[in-house]
Amino acid sequence: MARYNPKEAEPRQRARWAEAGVFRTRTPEEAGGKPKYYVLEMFPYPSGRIHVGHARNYVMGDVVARYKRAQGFNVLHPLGWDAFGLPAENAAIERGVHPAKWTYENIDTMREQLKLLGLSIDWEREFATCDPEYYGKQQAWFLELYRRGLVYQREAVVNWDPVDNTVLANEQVVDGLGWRSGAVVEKRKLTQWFLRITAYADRLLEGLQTLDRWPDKVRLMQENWIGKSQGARLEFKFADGPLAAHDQGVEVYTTRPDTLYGASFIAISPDHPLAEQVARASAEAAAFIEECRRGGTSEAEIEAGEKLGFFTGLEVLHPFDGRRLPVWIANFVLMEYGTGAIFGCPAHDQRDIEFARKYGLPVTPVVLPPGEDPATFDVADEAYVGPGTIFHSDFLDGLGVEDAKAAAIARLEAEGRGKGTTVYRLRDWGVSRQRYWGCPIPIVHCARCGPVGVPEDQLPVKLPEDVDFSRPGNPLLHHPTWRHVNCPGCGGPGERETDTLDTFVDSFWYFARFADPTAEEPISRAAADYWLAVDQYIGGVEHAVLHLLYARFVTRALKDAGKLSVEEPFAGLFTQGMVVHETFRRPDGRWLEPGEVEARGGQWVESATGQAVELGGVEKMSKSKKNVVAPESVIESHGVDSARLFVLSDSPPERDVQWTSAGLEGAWRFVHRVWSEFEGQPEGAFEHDASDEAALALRRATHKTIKAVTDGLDSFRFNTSIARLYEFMNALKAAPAQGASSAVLAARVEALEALAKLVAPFTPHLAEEAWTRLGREGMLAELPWPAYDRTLAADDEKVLPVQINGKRRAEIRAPAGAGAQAVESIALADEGVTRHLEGLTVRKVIVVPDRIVNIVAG
RNA sequence: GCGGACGUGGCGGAACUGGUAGACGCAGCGGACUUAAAAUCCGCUUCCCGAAAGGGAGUGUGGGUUCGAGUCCCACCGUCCGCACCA
Repeated sequence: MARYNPKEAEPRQRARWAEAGVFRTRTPEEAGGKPKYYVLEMFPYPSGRIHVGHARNYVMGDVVARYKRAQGFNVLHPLGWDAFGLPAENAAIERGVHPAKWTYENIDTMREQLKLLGLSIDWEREFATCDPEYYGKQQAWFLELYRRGLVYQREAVVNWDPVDNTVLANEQVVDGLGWRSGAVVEKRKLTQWFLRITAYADRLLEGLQTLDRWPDKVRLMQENWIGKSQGARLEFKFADGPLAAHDQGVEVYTTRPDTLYGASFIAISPDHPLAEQVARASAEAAAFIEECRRGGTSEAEIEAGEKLGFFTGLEVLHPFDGRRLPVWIANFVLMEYGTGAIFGCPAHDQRDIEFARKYGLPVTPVVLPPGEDPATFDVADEAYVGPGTIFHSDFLDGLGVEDAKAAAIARLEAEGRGKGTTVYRLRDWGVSRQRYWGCPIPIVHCARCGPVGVPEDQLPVKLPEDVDFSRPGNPLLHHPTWRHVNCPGCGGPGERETDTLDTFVDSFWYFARFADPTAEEPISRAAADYWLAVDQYIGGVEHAVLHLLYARFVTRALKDAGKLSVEEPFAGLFTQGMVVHETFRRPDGRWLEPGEVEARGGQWVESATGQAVELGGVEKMSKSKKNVVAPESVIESHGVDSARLFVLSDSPPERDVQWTSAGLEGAWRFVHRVWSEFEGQPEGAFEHDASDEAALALRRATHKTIKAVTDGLDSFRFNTSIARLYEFMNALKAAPAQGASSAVLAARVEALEALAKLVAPFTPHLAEEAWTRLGREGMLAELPWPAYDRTLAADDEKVLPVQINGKRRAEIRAPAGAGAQAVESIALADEGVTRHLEGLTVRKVIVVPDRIVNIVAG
């Protein structure tokens, strides 16, 4: 018997699909009345080559796309390239290759690799974000948001990466280190461009409620990220001095206005304007602020969490009782949140009590926990943050915490000293980057007109190609001519903005561009109205906040600008797990590739030397640990269908899967078993016969499998769908074949047709080969999904376990749907049951129809 | 510290809304085929006692609810993820 030969079959099937153009997206007109379905995987960064870890993401999308197409949807399944970014520039610096050349060559390589996976992608819609055609459209909508006040410029303290020579967003700083370079991040003040996402904080929060096909985890992460909190702003006036004479004060934000009478100090951020003012007069204060800025973000320091303060010598007055409170500069107060100033209530805030104990400030409890005696209750080193009754607080005495908050706010508002407000943790995103390989910000700076947007007819603002990477810093700034242009406003001398957009911006809208990647406007309204929202978006959970939140923001902003109709870009989201793999390390610390080691006598050794190697742990595939597996090598040995099947079968899709050659072998065995099952099919017409038991059993297995696989695909449980297919194969092999009755042969043909169609989303090449082998015309890629017969998918007889006092003692057979009475009599008559009931009295019989019988006896 | 998820055989993992725990795969063991090996095919495989029939235990630990708990409730232990001095 011939072996299945994927090396020969797989390219043949891909050629058939390409020739027939089955994966070209159909226009709404061509699609007739078919409903649309948009499947999208987060697009790749063209870093060089793909490995099987990348492949899992695209294979999952492909399974969905093929399944939905078979179900009669008009499917859009495109792919593009997130092509701007630092690695291209680093390659330019290190190897002297132009970023564009490096990027497009990588794209060519990776496109060919991806095509080997047999993905049902419409390659006609492919684009790269570094195509001027794409980023020019991005500049157009960027200017639209600028006109609408959602893009603005301001001076800001930024995170400066001294190795990559660029600004990083807070989100790109991990434990005080640059997320790419790993360098210690410094603070610098620069004029930056920002996206005003904070204007949409509330709408983004509310919108989460509508995303019922998103993982709860991701919605929760976004909710926390937006960080809405209710509280009050209020002002503490200076007690004396020149500031008091000008009726000045310190504005603070609090979520606990109920504890105002417990206030014992005011703390301001080292970055607060008042702190800077104090520092101008006091070298000591200046030194303290300097110390705060230097320290800060490293994990160890925050863990230690030492509270540091500096008394400014200033005092303010309590708004209600007029007490004098000292103003301190404190290292734990953040300028970016609230007003950059707080009032300290040590008894009811843990940070405040640590601060108060350290500097000897008073501690006055004002919230009495339930059951405590007001005369004796006190706080030691642990603040009380629970519920209780307000005391020591004049007009608030006796109120609960929530009522006291409302009463305090009401009085502040009545006296014009403050007001209730909502504060968000979410901050605007700084999008300026001092790099070459990114989308130029389409602004010209003019001494007379200020920043002016480049007129639409002059877009795109293209990157110059002749750039010099031999100097550190931004090549656009060093370019001899590029930035010198006339002001579009007054015609006078102007200068281009030399910052480029953070590459995250490129991915904020690409899904909308796919609706019509050649449209004149950035987003074709008609095409987007048809295709958006994305029905199923698939990608890694690492994008749970940044990319997914900003894409939601930009979608809303563009909707408000009349460019789109949808509010939410991604109706369904699935966050898939990675492919992890064992790592191997020599005693000298050098990592070894999987191909360089082998198991000998239960011990891993380096093949070349026979030297023992250590296992370095199962980790995400990465070049640095050399545990990547190239798709080509797998395709060469087992074919791509085996690889697709394995990465989907061995773990649930949302969890990581460990790549093992044994697992791949298992998948390959299945591929081969399926193929050989289609060998030598009997010719002729056969008829179903319900009285033929063997035939009926096979038909039941077929229809049950169709149902189970369909349900699994609908709920993203690919691993269980595949398990059911394995089971079905076992049943099929066990069923009679040679010399069987006409009814069995009819059931067999039905089973094989279903099998070919059911495996098609997972192992599409194999499925087409099988279909042809069965003597069928056409391609499965164009054929409908199989339907199941409800009656055949359900059993007509059930096997029910019988428990006696909760222990399983026997099994009985009963017709499906039999009533409790009938089942009870069958059970009580069963010999296996009566044997265990000897000497006992039946007290109670519980029958769950079609499920279980439990007899309580004693 | 705050928020969340999860603990099931040697391993990856199944188990619908509380109803036969361990589907399916991997590894392992036994057998067939073969001069032999690979490949393939068939069988066994949670643990303990037993030749078997059968019995007992069992889903991180301890309690609880229930005729019945992997699933629900309480407490604890452990692992992973997110945020992190957010007032």
